[in-house]
Amino acid sequence: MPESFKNGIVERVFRNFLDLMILRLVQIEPMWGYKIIKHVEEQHQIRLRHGALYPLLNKLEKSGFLRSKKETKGGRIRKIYEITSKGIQLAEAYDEFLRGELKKNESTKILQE
Amino acid sequence: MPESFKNGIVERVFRNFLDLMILRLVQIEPMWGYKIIKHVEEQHQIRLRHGALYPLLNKLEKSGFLRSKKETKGGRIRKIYEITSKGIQLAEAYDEFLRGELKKNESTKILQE
DNA sequence: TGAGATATGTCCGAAACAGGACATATTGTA
DNA sequence: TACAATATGTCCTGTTTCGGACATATCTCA
Repeated sequence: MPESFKNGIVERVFRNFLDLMILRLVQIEPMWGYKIIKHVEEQHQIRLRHGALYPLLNKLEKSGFLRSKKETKGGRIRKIYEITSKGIQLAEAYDEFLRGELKKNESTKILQE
Repeated sequence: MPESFKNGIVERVFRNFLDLMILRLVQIEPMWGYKIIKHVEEQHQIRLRHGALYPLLNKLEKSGFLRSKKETKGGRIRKIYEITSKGIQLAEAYDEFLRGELKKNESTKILQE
């Protein structure tokens, strides 16, 4: 039961915060769309639809959260995305919120023990 | 700029994870719907519509994540919600995910420094 | 040569969702 | 006595979103 909860949560986070998940992923290691899909599939057992991902990547680049450079690997074109300083700011804001939320619950747990 | 990012994120979290936000709030201190609205307004400057909250509270109770007891305070009926053990399990799963996500980015920051 | 993998892109219809309106009842205060 | 606050509830409608389909191109391996 507790494990199934976790799967559902991971799915929800990727559905609703896909942009932030991508920013954090790309912050750790610059990547192209196809690799992001495979990476998320492996790491979280979650199917990302490319029909949702590619438009989002383009949107994030237009908004200045990501920048891309094209690389040709054996005839195939890859658009490798990097996080920008604006993107880092957004990711940081998210982290700050998460840290704050966790802190709240840590103190609750101490009270309940 | 960085502050406005944070407001947007808090809003998004409350929109998409309202159930989990409620579970955590009620875990810290049992509350009734109206108080939850006022509390979130004060703490986060976010308007929660009761038309979304009350059906959700009922749904969370039906699903066994919350339990309620009725209290009459000066003629007005309050349904005070408490978290159940199942609710705690769900909140824990969420926390676990958040901790994992934060850990990932902590190591990235060290690499970038 | 044909299938599967790599790689990126658009588009449409159905389903989910949010915000505001509708609804009711009590209490306190101007 | 009428309005604001407390308190809980449903419902409809317009918008947003999502999954799947459509589209294209290259490479590798059987």
